[in-house]
Amino acid sequence: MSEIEKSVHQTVRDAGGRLTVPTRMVVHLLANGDLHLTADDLIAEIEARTPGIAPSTIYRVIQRLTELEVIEHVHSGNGPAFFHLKVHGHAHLVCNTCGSITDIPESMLASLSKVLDSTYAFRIDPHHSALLGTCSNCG
Amino acid sequence: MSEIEKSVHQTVRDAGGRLTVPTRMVVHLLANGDLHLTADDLIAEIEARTPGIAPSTIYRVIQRLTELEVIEHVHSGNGPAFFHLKVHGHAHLVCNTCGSITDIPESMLASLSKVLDSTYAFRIDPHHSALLGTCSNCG
DNA sequence: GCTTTGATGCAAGGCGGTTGCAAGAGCACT
DNA sequence: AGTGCTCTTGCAACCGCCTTGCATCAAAGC
Repeated sequence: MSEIEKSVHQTVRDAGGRLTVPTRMVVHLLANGDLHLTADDLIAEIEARTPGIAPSTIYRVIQRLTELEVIEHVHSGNGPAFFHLKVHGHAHLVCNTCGSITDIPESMLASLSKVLDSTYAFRIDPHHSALLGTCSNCG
Repeated sequence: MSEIEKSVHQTVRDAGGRLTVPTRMVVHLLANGDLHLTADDLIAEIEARTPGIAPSTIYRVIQRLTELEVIEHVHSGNGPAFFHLKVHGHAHLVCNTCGSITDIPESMLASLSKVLDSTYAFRIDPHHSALLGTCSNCG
């Protein structure tokens, strides 16, 4: 088990939460698998490994981990949100045509962020919504 | 009736579309009322003025006007999308806390847009998704 | 191992749309 | 004004993505 998983487990315990099977599986998948999984991806992966876990349970695990600020969700236009561990924090580009996700360093948004803060006193949360557009393959 | 409305009417006709009552109402509201209306806002406004028009009709009007590139929708995180006439094109800041919408000139995204294009060959569509964050009142 | 309390499974419900179909109504043409 | 073609509408059912109420279960502390 990775250090990241251990630290997440500790966070859950510290908050009075319990390390149940569904919680461990969600954390494991987000720490070791594809870093951009939708709720449906998680549900399918978990059903494949351990059948019988209810979708609503996985949604609730996601909710709890989000409240604990362990994971965060990213809105990507029409489709479902996707999730990743907060330690992997970065901004995202999502292609409207093929749906591909590109990670970009947060630093790329630094100057825009500064301008918006000084002009409108608005502080953007660059993780929370992807930037939509057209990727190189679909251009 | 404003020049903008007339020009939209012409666009609809030129495409073989018909200027029905629901279509005229949607265009009128977006040209003269609040410039950031959700589908529900439009449904409620139209129901108040002319009862009996089906919600699905309004969704279909919105679809058609979007295909004609007369209006565009903006995703704003968890909530519903909102719409505006394309002639009023600009980017948007949406507050996660209070939901307020702030218009910003597209030019503010020019340098980010250039960097993303040259680094990732990704062309962002700054209208299609709002930038989420926290506004001055909720900070 | 017992108890406490958080977590789960199930099924129903909700929001934000979308869609199939038969009936209705613009618009062009006469 | 009437005719007819085709686009548009209303209705109701449906869909994707979640959320919630409730009775049951099980993790963690004792």
